[in-house]
Amino acid sequence: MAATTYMPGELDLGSIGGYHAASPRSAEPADMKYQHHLHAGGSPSPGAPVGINPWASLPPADPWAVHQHHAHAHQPDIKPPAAPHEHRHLQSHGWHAPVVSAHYGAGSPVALHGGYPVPMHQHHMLRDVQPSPHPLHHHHALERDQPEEDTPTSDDLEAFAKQFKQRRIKLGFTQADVGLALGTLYGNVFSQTTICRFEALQLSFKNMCKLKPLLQKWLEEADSTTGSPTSIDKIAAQGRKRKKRTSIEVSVKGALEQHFHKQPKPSAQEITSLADSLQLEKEVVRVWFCNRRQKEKRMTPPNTLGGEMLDGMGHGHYGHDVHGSPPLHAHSPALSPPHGQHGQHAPHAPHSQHPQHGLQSAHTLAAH
DNA sequence: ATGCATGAGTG
DNA sequence: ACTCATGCATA
Repeated sequence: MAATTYMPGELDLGSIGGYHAASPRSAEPADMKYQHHLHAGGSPSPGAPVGINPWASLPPADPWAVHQHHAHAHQPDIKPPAAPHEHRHLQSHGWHAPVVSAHYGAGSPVALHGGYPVPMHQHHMLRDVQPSPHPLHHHHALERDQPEEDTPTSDDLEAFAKQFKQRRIKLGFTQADVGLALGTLYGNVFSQTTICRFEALQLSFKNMCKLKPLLQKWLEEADSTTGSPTSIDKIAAQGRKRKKRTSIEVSVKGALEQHFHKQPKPSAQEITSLADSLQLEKEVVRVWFCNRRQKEKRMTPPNTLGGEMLDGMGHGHYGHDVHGSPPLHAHSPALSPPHGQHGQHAPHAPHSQHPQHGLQSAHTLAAH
């Protein structure tokens, strides 16, 4: 088999398809059945041996087990109508390579805080405020956050992300905690995944800009409330019959990548034939390419190189990548296009690499 | 920390 | 059908 689809026994959240978009403000003890939520009022959930989802219920039947045309009539996520989308025109900053620092292994939910939130009243640490020519006449030595009106620069984001992560950890919060808190505090819930990606700068520039203010507010809250109970509620929201994650075999992945280099945007026809030859569902192949492209766009310039190369090539430059050498971790700092100039259709063959893990011999969850 | 997936918005 | 923002389920 080219790919395996896991069916962990059977789980179905669809049963409880009623997600109530809990009021952002009215802290109501909604059903707390989301993942591991925090414990006692406000206190971060340190030491909480989270790691298991309490709800591994069983579903009546897996709609995806068989080919069924989805006639989704259910509400997807709880996208709070909060700001459907403001007009944010971000400029196309050349996302500099944020000198990826080594690696922190603290992103996991579990983690380090051996006890609990250490109320450390450390004030703002380093916050390099960019040269904001503010005609304002009131800031003390350290003004906080950056101009909320200006578009942050890549450096700003990088610095903030870094700082955010550090403080978050010091305060004893997990990424999941933060995501949840944002929901109860401002109405926008985010998953651990998103927080993680934010910290790792693995989101698009635009997305980073959107999230930064939120996280910044949370940080201030958590900072001032150090120790005090913050409204911690959780808005349980689930109920989506999700297709089980398909695991694509390494060999197949290799083939897909090969095609990706040749044609990042295969036609439906090509996808079909490709899917056929690889024995994968067409949809799976299509999605694979979509995700692949997205990855290319992330502002994740993980140059795991010990040194830095901040000069040879500008930050906004990319596309110099030499495809064909996987062993190298030369990620191109792709950034969002200059907004509205061109959307899709790369004028020039976008051949880039994406050596995230160059050679991973195998990691098929399926096998064995 | 990431891979595959969903869905809203846009062409 | 694609892009984009997000996230469940996994590794």
